[in-house]
Amino acid sequence: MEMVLQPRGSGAAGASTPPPPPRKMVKREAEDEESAAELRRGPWTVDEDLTLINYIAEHGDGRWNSLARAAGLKRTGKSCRLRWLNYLRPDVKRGDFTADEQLLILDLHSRWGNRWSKIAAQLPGRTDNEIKNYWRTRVQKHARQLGCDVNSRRFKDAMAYLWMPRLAERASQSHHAAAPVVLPAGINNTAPALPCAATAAAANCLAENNYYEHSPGASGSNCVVPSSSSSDSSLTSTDSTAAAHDEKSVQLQNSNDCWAATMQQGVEDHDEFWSAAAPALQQLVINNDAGHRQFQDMQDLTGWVQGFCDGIVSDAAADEQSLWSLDDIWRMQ
DNA sequence: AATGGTGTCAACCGCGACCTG
DNA sequence: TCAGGTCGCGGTTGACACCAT
Repeated sequence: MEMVLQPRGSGAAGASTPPPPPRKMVKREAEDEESAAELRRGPWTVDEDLTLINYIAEHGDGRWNSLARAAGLKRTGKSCRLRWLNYLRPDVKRGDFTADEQLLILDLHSRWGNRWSKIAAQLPGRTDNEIKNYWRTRVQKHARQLGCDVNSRRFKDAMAYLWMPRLAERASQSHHAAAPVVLPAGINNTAPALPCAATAAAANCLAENNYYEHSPGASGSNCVVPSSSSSDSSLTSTDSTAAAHDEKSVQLQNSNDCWAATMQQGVEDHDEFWSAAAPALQQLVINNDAGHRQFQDMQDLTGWVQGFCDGIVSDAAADEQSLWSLDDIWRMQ
């Protein structure tokens, strides 16, 4: 079994750079050195890595405590398991997350929260630790920059209306001519005609991340976008009967219809998708401006999406009043 | 060049669930 | 049934790299 140690920062996969020298021992590790019989802690050395790799190659993994003893490693089973799963496993993918992966993480996190291992299971080669770190360093950083909590409605709006479309666009560009990417089973419930997993994920998130579920007066009948709890076919279903009782709801429903129609058609191209979606978004803002405020905090949403609408609908220079332009969001990434 | 601030990420910790004798 | 061992998950820590001043 041939394996090549791939130290961090060594560039593209397959690069044959020598492993880095062992890092300095951490404080507690140095203390432990006095008694060699103690279990080792801290950074793994190349020798330890090789020992673990060779042992697993020969005997397989599992039973980590006994494995650690049998392999002669002065490490806990936990430590061995972590080292193997997060770093030494041959199928661990290295390098930055692709736009597709980022989009999937954002989408899955909106559904499952901090279920890192569950999310990691949908991203082959990525570990829960890696995804957790990505969330804590990148995503939470953006939330801080925006001056809001990562779990706040405000940040979720910014993510869905600004960040995810940009990621979808980038992802689409990266594999525009490639074969369609299929989302993992149970993840995507939209029409399979959507050509881009990233676009589908963004669309799913827009449709399903419960923006309005918690808003005053919000229900299945007057949600701009149906929530995930309504049904699996929420992207295309509307409750016209209930909406008919509420003129305000009808106006919002119209914008929803645009989303639904867009999704139903299974648009062929992401540009078409977003240009079709943008009027709905614009309509959402217009409705709000006209005083048909459906929810108390709609004004907040208007502010966040205004820049996006200005850019994508009219292609005009961003209004000075806009809180965010596309460039702002692009720079955030 | 030195220093301080910040970001990244490998590794550790605590806890609960599960397994086994 | 129960107690001890093991595993896996999510949260946290700390070393190091990088950048700005």
